[in-house]
Amino acid sequence: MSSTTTSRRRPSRRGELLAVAAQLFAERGFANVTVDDIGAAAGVSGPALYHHFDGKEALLGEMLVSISASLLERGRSIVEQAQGGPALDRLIAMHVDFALDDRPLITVHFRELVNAPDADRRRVRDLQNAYVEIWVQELLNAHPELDQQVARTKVHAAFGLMNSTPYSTRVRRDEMTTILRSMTRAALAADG
Amino acid sequence: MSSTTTSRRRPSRRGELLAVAAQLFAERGFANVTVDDIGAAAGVSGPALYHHFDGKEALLGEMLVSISASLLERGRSIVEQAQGGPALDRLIAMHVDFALDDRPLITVHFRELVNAPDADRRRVRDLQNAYVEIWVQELLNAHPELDQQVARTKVHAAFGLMNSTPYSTRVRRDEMTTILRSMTRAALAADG
DNA sequence: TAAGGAACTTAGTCTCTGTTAAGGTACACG
DNA sequence: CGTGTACCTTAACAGAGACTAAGTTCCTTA
Repeated sequence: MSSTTTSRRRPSRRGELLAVAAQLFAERGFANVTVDDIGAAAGVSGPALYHHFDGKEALLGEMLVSISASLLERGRSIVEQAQGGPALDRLIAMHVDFALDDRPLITVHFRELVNAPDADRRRVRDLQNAYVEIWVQELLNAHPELDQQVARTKVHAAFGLMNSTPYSTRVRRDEMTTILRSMTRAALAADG
Repeated sequence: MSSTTTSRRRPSRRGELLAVAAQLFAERGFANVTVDDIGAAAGVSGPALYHHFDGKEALLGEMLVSISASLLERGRSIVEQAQGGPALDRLIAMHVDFALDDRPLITVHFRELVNAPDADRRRVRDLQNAYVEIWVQELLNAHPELDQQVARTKVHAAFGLMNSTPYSTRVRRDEMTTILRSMTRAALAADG
């Protein structure tokens, strides 16, 4: 019985639903997207969603948890690879790439969290906090004179900066990368 | 017999509704706040809202338009007062103050726009664009070597930075002011 | 003081939409 | 083959909540 619940034959329908839902939520907002919309965009019909998720909110919840978990994982991996050396620049590069690769996810992530089930929301907050702490540690390494709360505030501000990608669509991607990286570095290095 | 504050002119019921709605929307999200919730928070009962607004969405729309208009007005006033001189620092100071004074409004402003009526949403976009252009002009004055699209991107990123205030609540307000101002200045001055 | 009306109340109504019910079809597997 | 199971369909249900209707109070004003 090696047939795990995660079907190996069909890897796509579930992921397809998550993908199209992210797109739709980003465009119209969670409340303005019906389950029929999601189904139609994935080539199935409304209630088919319930064969893959507990419901519309659960789908959103899973989406948000998965983003947060992925971000945290990448952050940890970077710090690990740096082996105690400075990793802030790499964190910045990674987060900027993420923000440019997945603009719809960014949008949904900080707009629709209020609509996720309580349990998922708490989980997302925990993951986000862990991710923030990674950044705070690295920022404190680079600037030991900083107070911890101040460092946390600066990290949040840096996230706001990098996550502004959905609002700028008219600049080439590589140029966006350069701009956002240098702005973030400068902002974090500012003497506050 | 409770002689309310409505002794002579009615100063506030309408504004009261806008204020409590902003608070509730920021906390729970537009879709998770009922008309009865808004009424109750304002000391009246649900449908009373319809004596002041065309509906729940219209209330949200008016709220967002009013924020955007107020921001634009303040921006224009600053540039006017500067009389051609550099005004970027004043814009930064103003926007940071706004972001710290009205965190609920900030939250609602960039989270619930998708839920506003089409006409209001377009109006908000126009006002936002005008506000952005003020900043772009000032940024180009300070850094004439910048490409216009790049400048626009940097302005959006700066907004993201300053608008991160809802996520940081554990630092004294005056310290927040200092941090956000210096970060924004540094980010906008970064060579990108 | 009577009229008018603004502001509010309670008691519905009605639509939207998430969710469930009750099957169908294809394919793996004994 | 038959049988179970995963996946999907359409049809119906049910609840929530935005909005309307109709009546009340009270202030303003002539």
